[in-house]
Amino acid sequence: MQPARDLKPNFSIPPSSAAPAGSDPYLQSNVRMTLEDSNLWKSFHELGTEMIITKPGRRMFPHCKINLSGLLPYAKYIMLMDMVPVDGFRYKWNKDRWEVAGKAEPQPPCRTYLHPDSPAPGSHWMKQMVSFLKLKLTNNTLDQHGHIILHSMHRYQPRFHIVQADDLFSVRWSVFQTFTFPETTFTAVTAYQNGKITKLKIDNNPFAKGFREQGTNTKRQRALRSHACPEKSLKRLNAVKPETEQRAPPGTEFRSTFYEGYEQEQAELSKPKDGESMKEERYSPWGAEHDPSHSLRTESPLGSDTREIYNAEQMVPTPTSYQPYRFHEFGKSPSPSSSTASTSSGGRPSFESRVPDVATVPDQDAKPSSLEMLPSSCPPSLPTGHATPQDYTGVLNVAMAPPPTKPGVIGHMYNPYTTEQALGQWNGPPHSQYGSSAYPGHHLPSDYSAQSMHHGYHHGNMAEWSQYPLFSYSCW
DNA sequence: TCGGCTCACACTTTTGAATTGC
DNA sequence: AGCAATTCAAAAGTGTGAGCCG
Repeated sequence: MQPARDLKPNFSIPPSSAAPAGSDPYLQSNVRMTLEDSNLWKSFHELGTEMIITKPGRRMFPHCKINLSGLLPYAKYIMLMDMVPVDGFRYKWNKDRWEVAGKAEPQPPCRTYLHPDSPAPGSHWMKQMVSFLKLKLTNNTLDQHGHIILHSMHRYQPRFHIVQADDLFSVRWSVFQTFTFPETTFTAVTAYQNGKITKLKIDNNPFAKGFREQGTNTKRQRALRSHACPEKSLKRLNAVKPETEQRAPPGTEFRSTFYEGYEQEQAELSKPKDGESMKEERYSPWGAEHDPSHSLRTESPLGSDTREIYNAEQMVPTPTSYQPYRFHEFGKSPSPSSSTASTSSGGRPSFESRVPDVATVPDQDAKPSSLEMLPSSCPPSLPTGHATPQDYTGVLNVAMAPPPTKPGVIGHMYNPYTTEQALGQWNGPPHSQYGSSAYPGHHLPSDYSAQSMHHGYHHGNMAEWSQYPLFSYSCW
């Protein structure tokens, strides 16, 4: 376990932009997030975490579970989670390590998972662990169930967003605080590549108990079993079909959708790992990570054409005040003086967010200060002139998990925000009709586009617009 | 030919409705 | 009648590996 001081945010806030303590309680924030099962995550990370993605959707394992502190007990918060590409490459498993196989595929529509408890007061979030158990990953770009869409053989990192907002309607004017944990980085796969990961999963996932004893579930043995009990297999066969037929038709679930910008976070995520980390992970299967020719990404994985495809979907006015935070690679780069990171009592990595002087309703005029702090936030290793570390673009949809008391997709309808509410408020024009004029009043609290502009990257001639609207549309 | 993906399978845990006891 | 605890069947979540596909 790394000492607390080894953890630090990559994204520091210049003192000049920090709100004077006590000046405005609403803006004060000392939010701290810790990752549960951190050791388990690290175990996986050392081997090169793989997450199975399937068409119908697959849960993550390990699950994302976090602890929160520092929230205002009576203020309401919304908890979001999404996935961002770690880099711009597609990978392949070669013998015992991951290797770069080429450029990443164009990003699928990007969705954000909304924690079903949202919105809830800070006391609620702090009183117990916040689990994202129900989140599902899919490789089906046409997915209608609100799962988070990923590409197989690509690397991703989960992000957690805390938004102080009384309801979903207020999100777009609220302060986002984003947290990431490097050890949660994973490669999306449709079938396990690394046998060690398979074993680790089987050892730790109760659902995989049946596979713990090697060879207990081979095709041959299963055939023998079904031979011994053919009626059981038949019953199974009959039971499965109706289930698929009963699948709720598209449109019966709650799903709100919005776009968001990613440039800034991508700049953070795409930072090359420092040399120390490579030493520490010399047994890591992340082969590409260790290849100097691959460790620094110098161009976007997405061609401008691809970006424009996503850009065309929707745009929002440039926001200013979104402050993403993330850990450095855990166990590295001690920086006690500047660090706000700490380790919780359980030795878990945690990160204390310091919200700077962030306007609740970001002002366009705030752009310059926001831009100014970017260079100092970037580690020296970040390539200079890195105009678009990763021009990750996408559509950010909110997928609401069903509440605990209601099963399956129908559960979406029991969310505190009904379909009508959500759609009525958040839905933009149909997918094909997105245009800048649709969201004239957006003040998305995001620095994504700020960074985008800082780097001189404009989506075509849309300099004043981010292509990532918040809560823009629904796709079901 | 090969790498990646899909699917059905057996097994396990989780969920929630029904039942029971107080 | 109301509530909590218990039971149990159904649903959901696992990795596997053959077969399919490009």
